[in-house]
Amino acid sequence: MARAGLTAERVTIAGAELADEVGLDQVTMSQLARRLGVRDASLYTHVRGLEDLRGRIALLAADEKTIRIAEATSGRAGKDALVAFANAWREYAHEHPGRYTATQTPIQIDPELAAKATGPRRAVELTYGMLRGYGLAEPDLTDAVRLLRSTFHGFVALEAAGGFANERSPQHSWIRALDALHTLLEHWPPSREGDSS
Amino acid sequence: MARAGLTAERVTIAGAELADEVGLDQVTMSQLARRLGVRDASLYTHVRGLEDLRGRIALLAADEKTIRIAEATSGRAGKDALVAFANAWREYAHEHPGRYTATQTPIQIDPELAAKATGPRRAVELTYGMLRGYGLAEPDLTDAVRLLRSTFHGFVALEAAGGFANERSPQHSWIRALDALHTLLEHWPPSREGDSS
DNA sequence: AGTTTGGGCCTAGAGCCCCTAGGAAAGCAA
DNA sequence: TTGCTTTCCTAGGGGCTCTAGGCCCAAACT
Repeated sequence: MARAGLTAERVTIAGAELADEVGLDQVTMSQLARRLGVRDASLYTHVRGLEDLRGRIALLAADEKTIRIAEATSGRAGKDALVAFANAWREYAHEHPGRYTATQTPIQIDPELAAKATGPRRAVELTYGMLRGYGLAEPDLTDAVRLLRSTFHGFVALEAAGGFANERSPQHSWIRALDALHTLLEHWPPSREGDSS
Repeated sequence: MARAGLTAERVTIAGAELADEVGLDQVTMSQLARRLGVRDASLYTHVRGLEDLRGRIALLAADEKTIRIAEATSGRAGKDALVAFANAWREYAHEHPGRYTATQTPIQIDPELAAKATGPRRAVELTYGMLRGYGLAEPDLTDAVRLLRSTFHGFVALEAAGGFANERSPQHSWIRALDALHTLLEHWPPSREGDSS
């Protein structure tokens, strides 16, 4: 019997492709094995199981998305960087819906594997770097990063879930949202220390 | 054989409870049947299948969340209303993680059932109403509504996925995010018509 | 009261999925 | 060539979804 030449990485990539085509929760060991021309039991030599596979897809997606964003924002600053960052994020989610969904799941993964994953960490660093130009200091910086990530993620998630029923094009709302976030970052409200409302 | 007295509504509620306890994707027909003291095949009298059950849970959650928000914002205006709205949203997500996840799935449901679901529609109306005080006009109003919903949803989604690794408490970031959104709504940037950047 | 009818719940079973155990053969090293 | 490692295989257990068909309870009708 000729060998299929599989490896954990190849299995993960095939899983990611399948996820983008049919949706992450339709990705099944059997179906993936079928696509790879192999019996399903054979996959377990490369991947610990379905849960592990999903974790690997999530890590792959995080890395890819981070690289996209890094390339898009490289050499830019201010609003340019903000728009490039946000568009790279959204475009990745549109192009790879299955991979993107994988990034939303609480990551419970092999620690040795997680150590190799530079994606998530670098993504956060990139966001901080992008905000450097707005002159925010901690803890406002962290708050701003979280606000941006929430908005970006929330927008594409709602968009994917069909949450924008109004006839106005999401693209318009997206551009306006970026305008709004930019002006917000420029006029970040001072924190009222001691106010516990 | 004594009857269990099931109905579509009771099955849905039990499914929602199960989802909150073990996670939406762990909700299975068999497990739900077990909890209800019934054979799994018996559930199909009340619910078309797993997909249908999830849709019903999503609708239930949307209704409940809408009611929560309506109660919280009733009689409030301006920033008071914004904060009450957002907190009600987030608290519902915290208290009912399984139900909340259900609302994120693209709704593909029995049209007759969807017609009975006033939740989603009213939620949007509530959001528009809350923004009335900020003096925005269409299409800015729709854009602002989408921005708010994106941020609220994105924040709780990232929070649930363990996306906030920094040691700063999410609660602090949340409060600051609401501050920021409030000032943003007060200084909503004018749209530059004809600008196609 | 007896009978009919509708519907809730059942058993049986097909088909798919995840995963483990153990065997065979391909590729690599000595 | 011989032996070792690793990939892939077959076999099989157990869980899940969903359909088909039957039984029996309860309300409605005569």
